[in-house]
Amino acid sequence: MTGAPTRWGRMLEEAGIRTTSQRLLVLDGLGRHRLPVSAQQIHAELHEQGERVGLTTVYRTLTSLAAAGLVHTFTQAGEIVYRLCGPAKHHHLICRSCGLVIERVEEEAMAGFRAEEVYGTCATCAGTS
Amino acid sequence: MTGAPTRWGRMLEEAGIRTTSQRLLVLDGLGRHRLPVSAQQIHAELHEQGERVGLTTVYRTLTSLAAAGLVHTFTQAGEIVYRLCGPAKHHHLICRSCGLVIERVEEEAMAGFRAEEVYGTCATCAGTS
DNA sequence: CAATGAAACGATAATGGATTTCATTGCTGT
DNA sequence: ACAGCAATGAAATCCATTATCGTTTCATTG
Ligand SMILES: [Zn+2]
Ligand SMILES: [Zn+2]
Ligand SMILES: [Zn+2]
Ligand SMILES: [Zn+2]
Repeated sequence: MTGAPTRWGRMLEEAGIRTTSQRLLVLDGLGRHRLPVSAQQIHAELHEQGERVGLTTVYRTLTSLAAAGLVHTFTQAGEIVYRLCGPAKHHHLICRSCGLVIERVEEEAMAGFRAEEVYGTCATCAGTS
Repeated sequence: MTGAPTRWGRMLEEAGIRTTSQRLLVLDGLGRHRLPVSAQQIHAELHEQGERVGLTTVYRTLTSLAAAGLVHTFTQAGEIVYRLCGPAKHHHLICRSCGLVIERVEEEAMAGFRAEEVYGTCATCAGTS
């Protein structure tokens, strides 16, 4: 794991997570998606791609990435999905219909309530009624 | 199941759901909570109370109540929770910390996004930081 | 009041996502 | 090279939810 200070490697390093080939693969898998994805999906894609990473390791990696704040997690149809988000502090608008996630930087307070995740319908999907 | 046109009985009738003793018990269990509760919790409480309602029936009842729009469902810690809500069209502010649910009637649109459920931190819990 | 059939019930089994266990493997520093 | 510790992954387990399927309830009909 020495040499090439790749984007993912730097990310892990800064988060205090030791770099391993499996973790790089998981990050790589995550990075290919704009929409949040499940651990199982990441695992399946890596497998298709010929990479052998245990499902357990995928779960563990995603959990520690989430704990470090590098990825954010949501719940969709009863399962946990993960998304590689930007570094700026933000909250989320998540479309229940198409899965789109919008990162929102502006503080959003309604009735003293601090919003963290807003589930609803995006403008596009609302038009498609 | 004849006679007494109770609050729950009327509710079921209006929703086109046949009234049964089990369904009344489930509604009664729900009605005792302001915070959303899980099917298992309802079932456990009914059991403690000496009532014998099958867990399957509790699940089925809650599902049909939700389909009829009488109860709204949320996800907390990986499980589905149910809440008897008011009749007015509304969306929800749900505190991740204390579970409080605020019914919001005002239309809330941010960037063309129609909010349905807003998860975050309520004013009280935000103060307790 | 007995017969009938549809709907509801509920014990049990099955499902499926997520976590735990534990033996093995691979770094890391001496 | 070696000890110590972290990481891995197959298998076992957990746990909420759903599916199965035989039984029960209940409104209707004759
Ligand atoms: Zn995010
Ligand atoms: Zn959408
Ligand atoms: Zn509601
Ligand atoms: Zn709160």
